[in-house]
Amino acid sequence: MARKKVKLAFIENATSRKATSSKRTKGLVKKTQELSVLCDIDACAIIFAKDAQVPVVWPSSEAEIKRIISNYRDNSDMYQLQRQLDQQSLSEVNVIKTEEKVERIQRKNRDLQIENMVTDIMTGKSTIEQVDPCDLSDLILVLENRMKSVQHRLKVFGKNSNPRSQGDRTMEASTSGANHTSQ
Amino acid sequence: MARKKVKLAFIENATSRKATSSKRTKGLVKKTQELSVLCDIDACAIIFAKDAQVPVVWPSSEAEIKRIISNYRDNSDMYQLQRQLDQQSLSEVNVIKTEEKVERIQRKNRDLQIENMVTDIMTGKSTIEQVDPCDLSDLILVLENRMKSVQHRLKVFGKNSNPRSQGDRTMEASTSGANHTSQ
DNA sequence: GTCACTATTTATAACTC
DNA sequence: TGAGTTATAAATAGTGA
Repeated sequence: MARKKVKLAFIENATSRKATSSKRTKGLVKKTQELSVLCDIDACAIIFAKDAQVPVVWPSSEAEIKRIISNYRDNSDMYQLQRQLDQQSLSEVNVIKTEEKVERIQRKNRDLQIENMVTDIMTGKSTIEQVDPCDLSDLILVLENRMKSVQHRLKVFGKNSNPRSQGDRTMEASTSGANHTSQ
Repeated sequence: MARKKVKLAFIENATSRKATSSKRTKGLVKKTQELSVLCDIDACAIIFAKDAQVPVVWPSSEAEIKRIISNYRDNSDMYQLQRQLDQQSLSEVNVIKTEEKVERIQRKNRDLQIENMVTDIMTGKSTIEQVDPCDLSDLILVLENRMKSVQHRLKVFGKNSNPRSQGDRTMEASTSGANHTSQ
């Protein structure tokens, strides 16, 4: 933005590209920070230069950025729904189609919810006791199927792996137990 | 940045805060876009105004932003290590302490890796056959413990829940099965 | 709330060391 | 490389319709 108007296209010259990248990255981070402070907004920037070892991120606190990202991820489906609805009404498609779409998306959301609960329980993040009673029967159904499948896979794998049948890769499974926390 | 220099602090006046937020959000997105185009850099911005229904994000493509975020998340541990090492060398702490720290972090990373594998297997995202042979014995150890714990919790819960013992909330578990995909 | 307007502040491209 | 300088482009705070 100075000395000359720059047109919005990849800067071929590596030197000036580097300079621009460095200056603008700094500027972008500053702007992100300012917006966040001035308006008390959750904002994050992730800038991932191809040759850099480390992405420039803001906020610099790992915890804070994870909170913002997971916030984004958790609600992403909802926003997708909202966006699709907006598009629907803009293009004035009839109401029935919209309702069908909502139903489909809600169904998908429901499945994802159960999916997440199952994951949380199977990984110990939450216990069955914490689950809303309404979700219990669905949950236990999925959970039991999941358990069966894992048990089956464990059993099958136990049979196959005894005579070392892992293709052509060298196996060190039997000796790696000793140093399993110090690799 | 105009008419008057603004100081970097929360804008108390709601009206002007809204105006600033809207203008600067637009600006920030534009800058993110420009940096990305000019220097061919992966950059993303997530701006999450508290009263907004939808976060402003760039790039607008869901797939693209997920790629950048997961890129960040996947390598986040490594960067943390790197950053801590940088700090170490800056503050000129002795080499032994640094090595100890690296070892601790590697140990932690190893545990997290196994943890992730277990989650993937228990949720069906990957199969035991896909796991690197070196990781197998550690993995199976953790996996079996996890299975036992879930089985135990399922059993205990089965006993407790038969006579409806979920506190004072109304339970509809037994009837919710019929509509479990259309909530 | 949202568009223009515009006086200023800020960001930064080109340059130098 | 990186840090500083400067002229100019861009962003935007305050304002009014």
